Amino acid sequence: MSAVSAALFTMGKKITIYDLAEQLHVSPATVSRSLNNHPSISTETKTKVVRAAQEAGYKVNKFAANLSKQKSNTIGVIVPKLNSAFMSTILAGVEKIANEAGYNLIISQSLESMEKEKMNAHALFQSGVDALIVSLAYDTSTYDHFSNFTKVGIPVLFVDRVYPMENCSTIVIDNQQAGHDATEHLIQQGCKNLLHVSGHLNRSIYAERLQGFKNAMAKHHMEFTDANLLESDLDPNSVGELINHLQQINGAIDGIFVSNDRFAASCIKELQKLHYKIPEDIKVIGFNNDSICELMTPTLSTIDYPGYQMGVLAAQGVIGHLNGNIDLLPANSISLRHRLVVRESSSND
Amino acid sequence: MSAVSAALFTMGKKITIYDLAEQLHVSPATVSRSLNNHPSISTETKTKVVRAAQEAGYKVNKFAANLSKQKSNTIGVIVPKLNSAFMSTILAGVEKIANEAGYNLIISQSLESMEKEKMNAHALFQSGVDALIVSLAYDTSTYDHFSNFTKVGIPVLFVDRVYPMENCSTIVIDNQQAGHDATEHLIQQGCKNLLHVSGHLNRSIYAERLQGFKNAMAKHHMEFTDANLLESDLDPNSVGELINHLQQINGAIDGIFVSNDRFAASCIKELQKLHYKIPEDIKVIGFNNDSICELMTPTLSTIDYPGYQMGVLAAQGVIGHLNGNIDLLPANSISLRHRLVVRESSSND
DNA sequence: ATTTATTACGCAACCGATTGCATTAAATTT
DNA sequence: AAATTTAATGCAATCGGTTGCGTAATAAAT
Repeated sequence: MSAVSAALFTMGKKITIYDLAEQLHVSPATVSRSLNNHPSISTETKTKVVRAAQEAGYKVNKFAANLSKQKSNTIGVIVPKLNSAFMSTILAGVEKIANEAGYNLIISQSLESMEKEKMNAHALFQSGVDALIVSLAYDTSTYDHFSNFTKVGIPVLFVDRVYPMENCSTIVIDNQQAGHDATEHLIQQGCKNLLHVSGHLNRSIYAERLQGFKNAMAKHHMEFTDANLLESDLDPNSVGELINHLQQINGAIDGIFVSNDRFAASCIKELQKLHYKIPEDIKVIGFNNDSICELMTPTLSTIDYPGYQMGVLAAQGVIGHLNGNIDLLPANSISLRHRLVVRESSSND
Repeated sequence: MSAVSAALFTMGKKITIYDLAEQLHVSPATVSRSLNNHPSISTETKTKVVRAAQEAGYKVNKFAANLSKQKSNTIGVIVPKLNSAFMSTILAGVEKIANEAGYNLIISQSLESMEKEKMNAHALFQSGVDALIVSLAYDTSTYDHFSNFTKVGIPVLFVDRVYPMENCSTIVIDNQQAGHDATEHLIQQGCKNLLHVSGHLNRSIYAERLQGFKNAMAKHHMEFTDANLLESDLDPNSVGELINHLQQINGAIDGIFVSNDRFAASCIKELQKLHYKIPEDIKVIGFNNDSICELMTPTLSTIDYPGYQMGVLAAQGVIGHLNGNIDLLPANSISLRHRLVVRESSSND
C-alpha cells in the first residue's frame, strides 16, 4: 500500500472514482468500467484500476450508483410479525439467499394490520426496492397497495399468506391437502367427533385447511356442522374460546385439529388443566412443526411446513427474475411439499 | 385531479421536481424547498406546490435525495440468527420504533459466525446505513469490522451480546445479578448440588451469568468446582453433553441453571426420558422467559428478559442520536431490569 | 499502401434532489 | 425620498457513478 493511499485510508476520507481517475491518469469512465468489469477495457488497465481501488480503500457510493442505475439492489419484505417462529424462519431463508446474492433486505412488519401493511408498502415503494416479498396480514382485504409495484414492473411475490393477484407469484403449500391429511390422521386414530380450530377464514390458508378438513370428514362419511369448527385469532389469550366451545356443543370431542402449533400447545396446556388426558381423551394435531412440538408433553403431532425453504425459494425467485436468470416468477404458484408428523398427542399407544 | 396529471399518474411515469417546476413556473429549488417545508418559502407557493405534487402523484427519488444528503434514513441491523425467539423479539421492537420514525431497516444475520458478521458489516457500510445495531455472533473475537463505522461517525450500538468498544453504547441487562438471582433461587429451594449450563464464555453475557452463579454459591458457602459448570453451544443437539456430564461427575446434581430457555426445555425433556423427575429430583431454571416456558410440563422457571424493550431502546437510542433529540448514546451502557419468574420446574410443591 | 475493422478509452450528458449564494421585490426605517 | 431590512425565489454547483457515442490508435484485410 502506498503511503498516500494509506494516509487517505486511515483518514477515513471517502475516495471516489474521480480520485482514482486522477491518480491513474485515466478518465472516471474508465475507472467505472474497470470496476464493473466492462468488456471494452483492457485487462491491463482493469487490473491496474482494481488494485489501486483496493489499496485506496475505495467503496462505491451506492446512492450514486443507485441513482444512475435506477436500481437499489434491495428487496423489501413485509411480514405480519417478526417475532413469530414461523415468520422468522421464512426470513432466515430469504436473508440467506439475498445476502449471498449481494442483495439487501428491508424488512418491516404489518403487525397483522392492513393499515400498517399499506404504510409499509408505500414506504418500501419510496425506498425504491427492486422487488417485494409479502406475507399478508390477518385482516388485509384490499390489495391496491401492491399494484403500485406491479404497475411499474417491480415484482411482488407472496409467501404463505397469499392472495392471487395478477402478475404476482405465490409460494405456498397445498393447505387443503395438508388439512385433509391432518384430519384423516385423526380419523384413522379412531376419533369420531372432530373439531377444527381455524384461523381467520378470510386468509386463504385457513380457508383451505378447513376445506381439507371438510373433505376428509366427507370422505369418511362424517357430517360437518358448525359444532365442528371454531374460528379463532389463534392468540394464546383466546384459549378460553375453545373451552367455551367445548362446553357449548356439549359433545364429546375426541379429536382436535388446530391450525397452528403454538395455539395447539396452549390448548393442550389448558385442556390438561381441566384434567383432559391428551391423547387418551382427546387427540390433538397442530400445524407448522414448530420446534415447540418436541418439547411439549405430550409431544405434538403436526404438519411439517417448510418455512425456511419457502423463504429460500422466495428470494431465489425474485433474485433470479431480477438478474435475468432462471425466472420462476412467470409461474403462478409454487407449491412445496408438506409432511404429516405423528407424535404422542395423536397416538394411541 | 387534472386530466394531465391523471394521465401521467396512470402511465406510471416517474415525475420529478423538474416536472413540477415547469408545470408551476417556478424553479426546482423552490419545489424542493416547498416539499421540505423550508421556512424561506411563502405559505402560498408552498401549498401550491404541495398540492400539485399530490395530484401528480409525485414521489421523492430517495436515491437522489440520499446522494445529495449523504444520508440514507436506514439503520443496519446484524443479529446472530433471525429465527430465534429472542432475537426476533428484539427485532420486533427495533422495527416498531424505526418504522414510526420513518427509518428503514436493513437486517442481516451472522449465523453465529464472525466471518459472516464481518461480511454483513461491510455490506451495510457500503449501503450507507446511518447507524448500526448489533448483537454479536458466538465466536466474534475481533471488532475491527465495526471501527469503519465509528471512524466516520456512524453510531454503532450493541444489544444484549455486547462488547465494550470505544464510543459504542450497549444495551443489556445485569447478567451477573440475574445469574445470581437464578442461582440463589435454586439454593433457596433447597438445592445442594448445582450445575450451571452456560453458553460460550467468550460472550460476556454468559461469562457474567456464570460469575453471578459463582457469587451466589460463594455467598451460600458452596464451593465452586469444574463439576458445577458445563459450557455448551446451547444447541438442542448438544443435550447429550449434559447427560455425559451428569454421568461423569457422578454427583447427584439437584439443581440446574441453564443459560437459555430453549436449551433448558431440551434438557428437561431428555432428563424426563431418563426418568428424572423435574422438579422433584432436579430443579431447573432457564433464562429469557421464552413463551415456551408456560407451555412445557412442568412449566419452566426463568429470568424474564425484556427483549422487546431492548429493541425499542436500541432504536430510540440511535434515532434520537441521529435526529439530534434525546441522545442516549453518550451513555456507555444502558441496563434494563430483569425479573425472576418462578414456575413449576423449580418449585417444591 | 490504403481501406476497413477492432480495441481501448475519453467526453459529456444524465440520474433527481439539495443548498450556498445571489438577486429581486416588497416592507421598513431614517 | 433614499437607504436599509426582510422575505421569497432563482441560479448553478454538487453529490458519485453510469453509459451512449465519438475518436484515436492499432490490427487486419484488400
